[in-house]
Amino acid sequence: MPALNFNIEKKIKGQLGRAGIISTPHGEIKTPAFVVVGTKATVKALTPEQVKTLGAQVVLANTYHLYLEPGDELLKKAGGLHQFMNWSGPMMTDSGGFQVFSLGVAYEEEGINKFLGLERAEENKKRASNHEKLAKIDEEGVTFRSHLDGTEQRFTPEKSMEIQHNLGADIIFAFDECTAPTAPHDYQQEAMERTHRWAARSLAHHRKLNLGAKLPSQALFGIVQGGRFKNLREESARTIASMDFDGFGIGGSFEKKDMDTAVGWVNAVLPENKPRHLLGIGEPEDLFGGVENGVDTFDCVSPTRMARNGTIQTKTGRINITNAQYQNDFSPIEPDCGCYTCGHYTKAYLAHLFRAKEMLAATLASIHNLYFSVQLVEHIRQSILADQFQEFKQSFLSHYHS
RNA sequence: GCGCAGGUGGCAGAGUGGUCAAUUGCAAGAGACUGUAAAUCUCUCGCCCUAUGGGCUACGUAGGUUCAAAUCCUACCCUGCGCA
Repeated sequence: MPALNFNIEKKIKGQLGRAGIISTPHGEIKTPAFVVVGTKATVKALTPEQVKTLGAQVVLANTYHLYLEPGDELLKKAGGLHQFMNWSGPMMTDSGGFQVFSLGVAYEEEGINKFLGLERAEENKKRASNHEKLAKIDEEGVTFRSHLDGTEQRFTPEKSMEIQHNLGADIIFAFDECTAPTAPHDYQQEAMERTHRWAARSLAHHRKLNLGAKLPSQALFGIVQGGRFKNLREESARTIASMDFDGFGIGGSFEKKDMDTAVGWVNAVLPENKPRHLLGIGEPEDLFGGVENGVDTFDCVSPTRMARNGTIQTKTGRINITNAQYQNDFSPIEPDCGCYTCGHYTKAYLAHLFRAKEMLAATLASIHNLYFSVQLVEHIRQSILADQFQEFKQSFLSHYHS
């Protein structure tokens, strides 16, 4: 019995994009879909009921964070992630590979982030100076220090699989290495090849663990790397595709403007009949680019993080709700928005909550921003089903950037 | 009325002869955030200008000492506490 089924309902004519349905032991995911991030077994500031009500189908949690706190053994005892956090729908867990990057190279060199960008580089440089590199990579795995208490820890592909099996998400990811966007071709290749070997080990260990496991079994996605190089991306896609994964993750770092193309290179190679997840993306423009280039699911912290920091999405672009002009604005963020926040509260109220540093600010803003992203991808799905993807894309983006 | 302490930028509060347009915190203004070390971080914050520099006005008020004062002296005004 397969751990997961994927049926394609409709394709975008002449492009890689498609609409479909992923079936998991905890329910269906209608794709394309925006996956809500709940790193530490909670979508920050929201209850699972709120997450569900705003339309989210899937939640993604993180292996690294949950391993450190409260520990995967405890989660196993609790009956798994679903039961522990009271989320009955489909779940994913990331493998912890990204933390190798964000705790390691991303802080070891100047201004490294998931994306290239001078401004960000400058900012990160300042932050980096206050931190020490916390992770070291070798062929077998990664040695790192806990950001919580400084204790030395070690992850290997096998360890990541064991933790993810204890967590019990429906879709889990192979242990990978995410490289810095500034890394040279040679290093990208080295890291990619290591990721491939780790992928094989992840898969082998996953099968071994599944043998002894009770149903329902978990689906494992292999992760494609290769940085921003076409030859590496294609090679990585071929290699990962040749292994018997249930689906794929596309990882790594990109130049913002080149992300769509890089994703296209990969998805042109990956088999059509398995789902593809674009890790850590994205913002509205990126969602269109990803779908168009064959991505089925996305996860991104941006809606919730921005919400907590007072930046709110609207159809005509982002606004900062703490700006002086909103203090006396007694209209909702968007009058035609269907979210709970817009249905009951004004911008003036949100502005007040943020200024007063009230917790409800984070909740109401997160509800709106997540609703915005989840519904945007849902609209993209509907537009594919209705053969109107390009029309919707152009219409949405022209308003968004106006 | 006498004694003591004190009056500093929107607020709190440093500074006690030059390196002070004045530390710091808060408030305020703006920006960033893409597999969450993020309810975080960055920048601005007296006025004006031909603006990595220059000018002006400022530390209760008015005088004074000094090359130089938020810092020292005198008077006055105000605030708090104590004593009458």
